[in-house]
Formats: sequence, C-alpha cells, structure tokens
Amino acid sequence: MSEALTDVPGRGRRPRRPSGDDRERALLATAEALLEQRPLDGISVDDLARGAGISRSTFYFYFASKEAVVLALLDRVVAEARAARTAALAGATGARDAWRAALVTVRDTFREHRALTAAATQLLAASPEVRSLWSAVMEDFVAETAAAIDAERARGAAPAGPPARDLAVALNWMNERVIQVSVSGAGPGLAEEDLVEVLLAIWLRTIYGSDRIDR
Amino acid sequence: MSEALTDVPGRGRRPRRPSGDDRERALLATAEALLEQRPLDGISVDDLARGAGISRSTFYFYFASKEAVVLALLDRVVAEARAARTAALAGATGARDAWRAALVTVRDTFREHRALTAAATQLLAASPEVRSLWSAVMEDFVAETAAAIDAERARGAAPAGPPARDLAVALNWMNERVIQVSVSGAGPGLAEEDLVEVLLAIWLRTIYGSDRIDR
DNA sequence: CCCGCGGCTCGACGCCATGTCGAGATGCTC
DNA sequence: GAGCATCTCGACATGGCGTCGAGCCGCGGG
Repeated sequence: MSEALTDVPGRGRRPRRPSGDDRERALLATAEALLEQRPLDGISVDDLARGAGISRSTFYFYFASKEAVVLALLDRVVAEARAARTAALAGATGARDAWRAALVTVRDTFREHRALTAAATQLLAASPEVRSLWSAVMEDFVAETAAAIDAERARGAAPAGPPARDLAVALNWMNERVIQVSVSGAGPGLAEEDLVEVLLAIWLRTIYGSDRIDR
Repeated sequence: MSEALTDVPGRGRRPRRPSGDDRERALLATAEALLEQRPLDGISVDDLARGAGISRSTFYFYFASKEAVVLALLDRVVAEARAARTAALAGATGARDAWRAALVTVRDTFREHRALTAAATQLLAASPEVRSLWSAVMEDFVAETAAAIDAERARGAAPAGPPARDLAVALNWMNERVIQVSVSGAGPGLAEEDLVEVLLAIWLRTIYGSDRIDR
C-alpha cells in the first residue's frame, strides 16, 4: 500500500513520469481508499497528494479542493448507478420485477461505495455542487417512480391514494437513508441481506395497498 | 442583533459580569442563530465567542469545540422531543391516533430546529458523540414502534409480514430523512403541510396492509 | 540536433482556524 | 479583607488551506 498507486510500466526503460491522467486516477483512487478509513474532514489535501505520489501544491493543478475530488468520484458512481438502473429496468418483466430490480441496483451501489456515499451524505449540507448532483439523481428516481405508480393506477393495478409523486419522494428517500445507515452501521439498521425484502414490502404495500383499517 | 445576547439586568447597578450559566446560554443561543445562516464549517469558534460577548479562548472554558456546542444543543432538543412524544402518545386514543400524533411531534421538532437537525445530520458521519446520541433516540423510536406493531398484530388488527422491527427501522428512518429534506429544501421534498398525511399513509399501508398483488 | 512550448511540479509564503497555557481579574464566603 | 473557585484573556504553537512564481520534463517542429 505504501509505494503510491501510480507506477506506470514504461515498457522496459526506467520509470517515466506518469501522465496527467494517471495522476488524476491515482488521486481519485487514493481518495476512495482513504474514505474507507475516515471521514473527509480527517483527510487532508496532503494525504491525498502523498497517496498519489505528488506534492501538496501539485494537487491543486488537478483539483480545486478535496471536495472537488469527492464530487468527481461521485460523478462516476452516479453515472454507473444510472446505467445499472436502466439496464436492470430494461431486463425486468412486469411491474413487480421492476420494483425489485431497481431496489437491488440502489442497494448494490451503496454497498460497493459505502465510504463514498457516506461522504456524499455529509457533504450534502456543506457543498452546493454535491447537493445539486444528488438532488438531480433523486429527482430522476422520483419522477420515474411517480410515473410508474401512475401507470399502475391507470391500468387499475394500484388503488388511488396520495399523489404518486409524494409517495415516490418518501419511498426513494427512505431507500437512500435506510440503505446508507444499514451498510455503514451508523445507527439502528437492517441486515444487508434483508434490505431488499423489507424495503420492497414497504414499497408494495404503499403502492398497491389502501389505508383502510377495518377488521 | 449586534450587542451580544448576554446583558444581565444587574438590578439597578452597573453591568455585572454575567454568570457562567449566562455565558453558556449565550453561546448556545448564538450557535443556534448562526446555524440558521450557514452550516457548521462556516462558523468559527471566534464567531461563537463574539456572539456571546467573550474572547475566543474563554470559549474553551465552556466547551471543548464547536461540535460540543452542537451536541449540547442537540441534547436539549432530544429531551424536548422525547417529552413531547410521550405527552402526545399519552393523549392519543387508539392506535391510529397514536401513529399520527407521533408523526406530528417528529415533524414539529424538525421544523422548529431545522438548522440544528441539519447540522446533526452532517455531524452524524464525523462525530461519534452525535452518532451515538442520534442512534439512541432512533433506537428508542424503533423499539417503541416495533412493540406497537407487534401489539397490533397480536390483537389481530394488523396482518403478519416482515419482522416488526425491520419495518420500524425503515419507517422511522424514512420519517427522519423525508422531514429533514422537506423542511430544509435540500433536494426533492414534500410540502410541509403534506408531510404528515403522506408519511402517515405509508405507515398505515405498511403496517396494516399485506403485499398481495391480486386484481 | 536542439529549441521552444505546454503540460506539469514544487517550495515558499500568507492566511486563518484550532487548541493550550499561564498570568491574572472577579466576586463569593467565611 | 483574605482566600479560593470561577472565570477571562493574550500569546503562542500547530496545522491545514490556497496561491504564486520559478522552474523541470518531454515532445514535436525547425
């Protein structure tokens, strides 16, 4: 772990100076690795620079701040997540399948990047850029969910109830929070293997059930 | 707003030196006021000290750090919230009433202290103390909710389903997150006046409904 | 070949925030 | 009015951040 994650082969000859892209990648990798160990405030620009084998001031040639590094990382993960979701939804047959598939991809994203998503959650309050990126993703999920609920209602599979968008907002934030907490252990959570079942049950009951309490 | 929130009457005579308790209160008040304007990282110990009319070093006589101030604030709010919840639940007649009452008190707490709760959310990742306080509260709510669900199931009012505790975990985190986001505007949220209705609908459907999709 | 230029690197500097220390002031109690 | 606990402050040490200007490296053109 110590000799800086850079070291380009250089085909035979002595080590060449790594390219700018290599450096950038090394910084991103270092950041994600360090985030596994401590929260962002515990990581200095110097830590990142050293991890990538460059000096602190050189760091600023690549990124404006450590928050910017996290944002870049987040961009990547968001792109991945969108792609995975689209693929999963395309592969699903029927509504019920689709709900579960979406849930699984969200869980997997948070699981594979727990450190990063935790950092993002923390930066939500402090960084406008992170906030707007996160909001955009959330907005997409919400809109998509709301449309799906409306479709189910239109074809008579789901009963009427609160505005579909309102349900979608609540359900999607629930996913985000519950999964985040559960994979990071920052409070009472669910076992990772139960996440999908439990959340799915809530989604289905919310979407396909009505609030009558009889009996 | 400028002349430091301290100024004890001193009964006629010239201003006496404010007591330690006054100072502490002034610091807490200053902190909550400043948090309305910017996140915690944007507030320096000096800001807090000046707001309370003392020097920066004197601040450290009262608190070990600005995080400690937030923690103290949080302690107060948590105590209030617990009390309000207990009172509300005592006043509720019947289960349905109780669910709504609990929801209302949570919403009100977040609404009256949006700045503070936002700061707490951010510190969740960074401060073990905040994390453990928050977890403790959450754990209480979850345990209480789970017990109530089990009671409803026992008396035949609610059908079987996923473990009550799992549902309780998810529902309570949903509340926290959705309310937080909605009152702070940090992403797609619900209108404040719809919060209770929408969340309640989800709770009721989750607790009293089953996941069968027929029709 | 070597020259120049754009991409890259660094050390040094100034700034700001944090937290600590020791030297006092203040006011209550006996 | 002496003594003590409470409280206050300025000075200092430390450490992170972001900037700047002086250069180094390697490639492509003359």
